[in-house]
Amino acid sequence: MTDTPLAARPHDHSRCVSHALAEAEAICTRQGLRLTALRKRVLELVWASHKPLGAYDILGVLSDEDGRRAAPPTVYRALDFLLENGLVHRIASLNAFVGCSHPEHAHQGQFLICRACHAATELEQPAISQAIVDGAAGVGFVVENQTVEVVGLCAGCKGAA
Amino acid sequence: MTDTPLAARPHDHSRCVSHALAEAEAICTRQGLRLTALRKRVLELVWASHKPLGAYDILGVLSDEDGRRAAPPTVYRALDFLLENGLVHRIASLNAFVGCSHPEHAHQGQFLICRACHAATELEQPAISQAIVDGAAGVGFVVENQTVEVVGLCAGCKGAA
DNA sequence: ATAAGAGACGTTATTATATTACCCGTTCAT
DNA sequence: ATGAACGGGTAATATAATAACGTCTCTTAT
Repeated sequence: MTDTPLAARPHDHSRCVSHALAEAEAICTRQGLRLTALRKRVLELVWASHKPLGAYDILGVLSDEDGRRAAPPTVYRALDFLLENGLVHRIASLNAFVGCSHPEHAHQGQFLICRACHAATELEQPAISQAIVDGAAGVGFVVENQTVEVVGLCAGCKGAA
Repeated sequence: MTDTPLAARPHDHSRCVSHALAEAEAICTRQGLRLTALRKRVLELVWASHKPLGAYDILGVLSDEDGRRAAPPTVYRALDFLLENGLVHRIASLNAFVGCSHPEHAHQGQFLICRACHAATELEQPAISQAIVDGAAGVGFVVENQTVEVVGLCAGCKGAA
C-alpha cells in the first residue's frame, strides 16, 4: 500500500472509471438490480470527477448532452438508487456525491476532503469507527450510522505548498 | 460522570439555557465581542431545543414574536457570529444548529443524534479525533477540521424501545 | 463638536439544494 | 391480454443559504 491517496497520484483515471462501472454492473447483475442507462451515466459522471459532484452539476451535464433539459428528480432518483445500493456516497458537508471505492461490501466510509484541490478520498479505518462506537457507548448511545468528513490538505497539495 | 447523556435525563432545562447564556455573556465580555439582543435571543432559542434547530425554525419564532417578519440574513448573520465564536455548532447532516456545550475552549465536537427523539449530544473524545488524525496521516493527509455526526439510538430511547 | 469608518441589522431579491405529485410507457408475471 | 411494478418525464413547490444595498449607531481621531 502506498502512502499517497489515489486522487493525489498521477494516474489514468479513465481506468478507474471503467473499472468502477464494470464492478457496478457485476454487483447489480448479481443482486438482480437494474443499472439502467441513466443510472450508469450518473455513476460514470460521479466517478469521472475526483471532487465530489453536486446533483445540479450532474443535472447540468445531462441537460447539455441531450438537448432537452433534465429535471432534478431525474438525477435524484438515480442518485438514490446508487446510494441505496452502496455505489456512491453522499458528502453531507458538501451536498455532493462521490463514487464508492469499495462497493462490494456494505460499509460507511470516512472522507478526506482536500481544501486546495477539493479531491475526496475514501478511508475505511476500523480504528475510527471503533473509536466512535466506543465513545458513544460511553454515554449509552448505540451507533447505527456514522458521518465522518474531514477537511484538510492532501499529500499532493501539502507538497505543492 | 453519569452514564446517561444530559438530553436523555429529566432535568430543568431552563437552567441549562440560562447557564449557557450567562457563560456566553462572560466569554463575549472577556473577548470584547458584542452579544447583541438578537444574537443572544438566537442563542437562547438554539439552546432551548434539545434537537438541532434549523435556521428557518429560528426565523419562524423570531417572526412570530415581533409582528414583522424577519428575513433569512437576520438569522444567518447571528448564527455566523455564534459559530465563529464557538457558541454554537452546525450539524451538516441536518442543516441545523445546536448550542455548544463547552464554549470556553476551542474544539470541534462529535455529535450523537438520536433517530427517535432527535436530541443531539455533544461528545468530545480525543480518542476519536486522534484516530481520525492518525488514519488521515496514513495517506499523507493533514487534518484541519473534522465533522463527526453519528445517528443511532440514545440511552433513553433505547430503553423505551 | 464633528466627520470618517466600522459594525449591526433591515430589506429585497436571488441562488442552491431537494422533494412532491402526477403522468406515461415498458416489462413481466399471471 | 391484463394489470401491477418500475423507471423516468414534467411542473410545481419546499427548504436552505447568500448577495447586494441601505440605514442607523456607535466609536474615535481630529
